[in-house]
Amino acid sequence: MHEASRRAKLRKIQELGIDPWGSRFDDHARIADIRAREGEITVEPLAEGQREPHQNGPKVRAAGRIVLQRKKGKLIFLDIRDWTGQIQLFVGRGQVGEENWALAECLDLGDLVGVDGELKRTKTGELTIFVEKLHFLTKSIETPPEKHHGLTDPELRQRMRYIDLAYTEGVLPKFLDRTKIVASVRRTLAASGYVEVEGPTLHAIAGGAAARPFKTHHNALDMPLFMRIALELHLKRLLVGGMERVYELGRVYRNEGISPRHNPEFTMLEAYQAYGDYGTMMDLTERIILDALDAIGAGRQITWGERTIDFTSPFARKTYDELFAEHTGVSPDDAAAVKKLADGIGLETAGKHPDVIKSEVFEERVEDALVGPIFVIDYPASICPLTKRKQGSEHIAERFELFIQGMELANAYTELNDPDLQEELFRTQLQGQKEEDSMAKMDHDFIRALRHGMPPAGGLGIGIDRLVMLLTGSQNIREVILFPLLRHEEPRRG
RNA sequence: GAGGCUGUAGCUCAGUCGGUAGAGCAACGGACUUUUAAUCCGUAGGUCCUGGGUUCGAGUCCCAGCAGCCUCACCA
Repeated sequence: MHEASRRAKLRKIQELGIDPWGSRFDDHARIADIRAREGEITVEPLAEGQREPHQNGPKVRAAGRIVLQRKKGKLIFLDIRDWTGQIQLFVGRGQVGEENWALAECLDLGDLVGVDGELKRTKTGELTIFVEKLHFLTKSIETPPEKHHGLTDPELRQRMRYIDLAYTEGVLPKFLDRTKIVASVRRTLAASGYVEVEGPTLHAIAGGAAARPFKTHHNALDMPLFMRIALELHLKRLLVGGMERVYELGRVYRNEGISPRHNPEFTMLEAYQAYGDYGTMMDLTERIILDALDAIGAGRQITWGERTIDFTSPFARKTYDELFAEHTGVSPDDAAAVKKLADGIGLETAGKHPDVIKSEVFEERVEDALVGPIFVIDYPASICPLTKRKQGSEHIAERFELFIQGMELANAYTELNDPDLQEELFRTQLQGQKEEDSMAKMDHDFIRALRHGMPPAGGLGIGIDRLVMLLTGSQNIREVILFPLLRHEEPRRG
């Protein structure tokens, strides 16, 4: 086993009087910051008889994981990596002395080390720390993946994300981009006067979206509970309570299929602004996205597979009906023609409301074709039970969805705040639908809250995982979720 | 939930017609004081996903299962 030789080196390190599991190591610089000091290297003029000009560089201290190792007799080149970058180390037997050299001979790929040394360039110009003192920080008793290809098996990459992060090119920077995007979203909202709150994740009624919830149970109260599927209804209660600009950025859970765009738990942003409407939220959405692009140092063009997403502001805006007509060639107002179209596609139409049929045709024929970014605005009211109707047109709801690469990224309404209409919509939506299929689950406490007066408001939801996918050019949601759901790993037998 | 593809050394992958297991990297031993996926010589390393079946003989063919990926369904 490979482990045996690593354990043998571990013992050798112990025999040198060094703790193979290391300890506190203060005052080291980030490798990116060390690399930035290249300009401080000075080169003395070449003296008579000298082959190489003498360099003076800054003294630096670094720490990281050994990712490459080139042993060359009494000389070892190591590449160490931290979460900001990678740099080469030069360890020469004559330069570091016998004690350090004895330790250097115990190094394996994957070990964590710290070094003190001088930052200079090698003959070939590679920026390098010429080690003067080696500090052993932690032994790795497992072999890292192949150094050139890294881990490529998607199953291993997800199950052992720690290896993927540590060794696969670009993985750690992408997840750090994710945190930068999330931080940026919070900054944008804070700058717009929003406060962040934490609502309950265990709900007695899983409302606010159309999705199957995970069921659980509270023992002491002997009460069935659901993991939340949306943040909406509690945030609106806070609008009633006077939190005029409020958001939550957190995990929601949907007991549904897994796909390149779906994970059972995912991160959702919902934001509500009193005295705003869906137009307010459209502006906010665009600001959140553009700020996030800036936060990761991306431009306005993002490569997406074979295509490029152009985030140049302002994003296109078209109405639902316009797009419907454009992509299907059928008038959205001609219910008979729409039904015929739906039948032609093979959709089940019997007994369905014309707007539901229209919506299914839209999903089938329009959404996938929306390269975007494009705001689709003004949805059929009957598929929007939580949305205010447009002034003077009772069949249109003030709702938009933002589509990019056929993916729904954001969904926003002018919020319905009429308690009587809300209650009626809850009731009528429930008729003929399985409750779990409906966005409108009767929630009496929510109705009671509305009766106390919820200000007219705009509300917005953004799927954060999808936002990260789009901004980082990742075509699979598992590329931006650290630990996506997997089946149980079968324990190795023997 | 349905269909298709995949599963071989720590990692990345070959493996022909069914004839008894291969490479590169990593590891181990040796050479090498400016290398860059270092190089060179040598050594070792296998529950071929699991369980059945066919066969004189199975990594290879058949059946079942497990896991991953893709497509579809559900959904964001």
